[in-house]
Amino acid sequence: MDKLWYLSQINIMEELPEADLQEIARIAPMNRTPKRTILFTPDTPPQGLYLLKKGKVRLYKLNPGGKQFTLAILGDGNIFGEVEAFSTGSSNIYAETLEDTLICLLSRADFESLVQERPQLALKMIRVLSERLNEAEEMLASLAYGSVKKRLLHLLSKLGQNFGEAHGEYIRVNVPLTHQDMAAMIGATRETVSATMAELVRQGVIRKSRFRRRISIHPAKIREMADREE
DNA sequence: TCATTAATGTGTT
DNA sequence: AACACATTAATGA
Repeated sequence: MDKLWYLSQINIMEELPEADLQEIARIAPMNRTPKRTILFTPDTPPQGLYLLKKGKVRLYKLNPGGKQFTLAILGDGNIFGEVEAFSTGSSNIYAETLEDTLICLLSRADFESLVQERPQLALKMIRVLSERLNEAEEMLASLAYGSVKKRLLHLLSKLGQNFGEAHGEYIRVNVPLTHQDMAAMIGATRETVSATMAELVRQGVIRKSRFRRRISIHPAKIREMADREE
């Protein structure tokens, strides 16, 4: 695919003039990264701004007990990297690809001069980071009250909103997460997630594709059930 | 395709 | 929720 097209798909870049996109394409080549690759850790911090052209990346932290806490799952057109220091106040963050991805790495210097050229980029960036902060807050709120079932329903509905693809009555969730991954995201055990998922399948709220751990959700049923749950 | 590893299902404590 | 164990799915040679 065309490099410029991908750049224009990046949220904060979408309205940049062609000339700027070409300049970025020149200095920050497109990189193919396999799934389950760790992009950076607190020990090897990000060296600039990552432009996620295609694919999915999970940002997470480790709690004192060594368990992972997922901050966000990012899809096509998002940005991450050094900017996380703004939104979270720290850079003790891990990033790993969830699937094969196309990524550009823009150095800090290049990014800073770009922002000086185009101050409106900074505004767009604030918008993107605010959205992400909102999502994280919602996740925290849901973690604080409901049962495992409610938390799982909330997670599934969120994933459907962000990464869903209409498929008849159902929405296919295009994120390759294992039950273990989901358990870590909602603070439950793997076994409970497995059992709850099986229950949701029986109740017709979700359906499993026989292909690579993809699931489909029934949005109306999910919302209805989430409201009914404690 | 087949062997190996990873993920999931389930009963028990 | 944690553990043990059986079953099934994915991976890659």
